[in-house]
Amino acid sequence: MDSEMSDMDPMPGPEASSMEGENAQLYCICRKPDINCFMIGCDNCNEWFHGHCINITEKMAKAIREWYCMRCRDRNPLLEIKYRSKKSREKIELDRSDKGYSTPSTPDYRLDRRRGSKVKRSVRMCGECEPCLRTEDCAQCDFCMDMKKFGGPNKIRQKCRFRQCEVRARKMLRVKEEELSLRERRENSHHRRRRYSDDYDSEAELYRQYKAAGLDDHLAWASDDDELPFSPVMRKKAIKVKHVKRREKKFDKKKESRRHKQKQKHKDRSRHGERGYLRSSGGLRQCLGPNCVEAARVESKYCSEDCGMKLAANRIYEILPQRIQQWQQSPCIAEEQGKKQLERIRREQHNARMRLTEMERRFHELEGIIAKAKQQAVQQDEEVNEGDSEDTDLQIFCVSCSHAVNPKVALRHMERCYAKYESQTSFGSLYPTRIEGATRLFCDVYNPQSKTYCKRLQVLCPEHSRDPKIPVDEVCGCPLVKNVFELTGDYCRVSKRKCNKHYNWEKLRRAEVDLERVRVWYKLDELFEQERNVRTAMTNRAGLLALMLHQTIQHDPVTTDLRSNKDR
DNA sequence: GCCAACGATTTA
DNA sequence: TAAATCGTTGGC
Repeated sequence: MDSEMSDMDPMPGPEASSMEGENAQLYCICRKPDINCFMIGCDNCNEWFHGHCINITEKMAKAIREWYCMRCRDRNPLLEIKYRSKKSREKIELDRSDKGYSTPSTPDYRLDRRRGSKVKRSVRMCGECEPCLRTEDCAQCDFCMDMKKFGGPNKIRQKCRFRQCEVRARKMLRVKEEELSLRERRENSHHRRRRYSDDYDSEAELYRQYKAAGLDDHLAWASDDDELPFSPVMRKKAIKVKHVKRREKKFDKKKESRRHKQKQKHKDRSRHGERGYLRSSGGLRQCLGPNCVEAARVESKYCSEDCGMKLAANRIYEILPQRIQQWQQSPCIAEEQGKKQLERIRREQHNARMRLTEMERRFHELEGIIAKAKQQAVQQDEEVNEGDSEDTDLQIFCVSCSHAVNPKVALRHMERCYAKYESQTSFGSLYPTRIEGATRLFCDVYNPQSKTYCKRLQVLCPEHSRDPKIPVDEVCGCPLVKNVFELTGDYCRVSKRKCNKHYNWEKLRRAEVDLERVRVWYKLDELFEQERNVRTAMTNRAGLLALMLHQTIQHDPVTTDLRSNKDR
């Protein structure tokens, strides 16, 4: 074992090799930086040794639980190499004696974890530095955010940046040294000299700054112009400082343009540079309300609803006038179509109103005719003779009850039959009819059981209005016509009770007029609805919301605007 | 040379 | 067997 030690004298303590860069670590008794071979670490001084330098194979190391280098064992005789079991120890002893070695040794770094050591070691972990000793992920860095346990996609698959070994992890995986030193400087300015991993929160904060400064494009906020400790420019500068001696002249245009692109990117994203700084400098974010210096509430950008409303109002004042101007300057096809529709609707409304007036006139005219007809005297003889001359053997069937009836009384029978069945059903709505200026249109009798208003025409409602009892001397009075439509000026003067030709003629005429009035009212209602829709559409088109949310951009000024088409 | 992505390997 | 993480690769 002395032979081992003889070479180890210049050893412990990390040294830098000039061969592989200034920071390359030297190991083992041979003081070489090579780590691409089997190595074993001392559980006391944590120095690493090449297996071939101290004659320990990987196989032998598997049986060792704790291993100490010769130097440590010399200094502290209490340190003793411990093995997993007697058998394996014997085996190792045998192996070693076969090869002429006197002392067993060597835990593989891979075995380190298996044998329960608290300090992990590997090619990428020295097991000594702060990051190696760290057991918890920061949950803030990009590597953590990538992890499934933090809800990430598991694409990067790298260890937390704050757990990347200071010595052996690849530099690109660590938190940048420059940033750490900058952070220290920052802490010094606050008279709070603490070691970089003294507390977990400060690391999280550090990383937030690190990200906010642009290392993570997705969350970049800070402006390039801000002199933040980790702004993208500073970061680039920091990286360059390391190589500046060697490559100052090599600085090519490509990198310059790349840097420029990044700068532009950040400028676009960080109009509120100061706010970004505030945001990145701590867990609290500043309220975005105008002139507000309070901290924003959790899960909100504002300290209060008031601030949010103020900002929204400011936006409206800023954007709306411009949009209104734009709107007024550009023609709008939909607007013109809307105007045309409105014109058409107005025309139709006018026509409907004219028709309604006409029907009202006819309504009163009819009432006048009926009143005049009632004044006629009954002519007894003619009526009897006319009735007797008809064929009494003919029979027709009632459309309601299917009974065979004499044609003379068929109209009367069917009318009564229909009234009987019709009055057994109701035809109502929850609301009474409210038509201004309309007289005697709907029945509108309230039914307390069904809580509805009857919607039959009043003149045709057998349910709520019974035909009045006809006096014996009442004349039929139906106006007589020739060629179907031409009024003769005469009236049927047969007794009303006996006239089968004009049974209930007043009722039918009234119903005819009322039905037409109802149709016109429906038409007017439909036109009102159409007008309302068109007006709503036109109002919304140039409304606050539409103007704020939509904007037509003419990307190509050369192309003719479709709206200026000749057809218009 | 940096970095994202991903296969491969180790570990719990 | 899933999670952790290391090494390699290809694009930029």
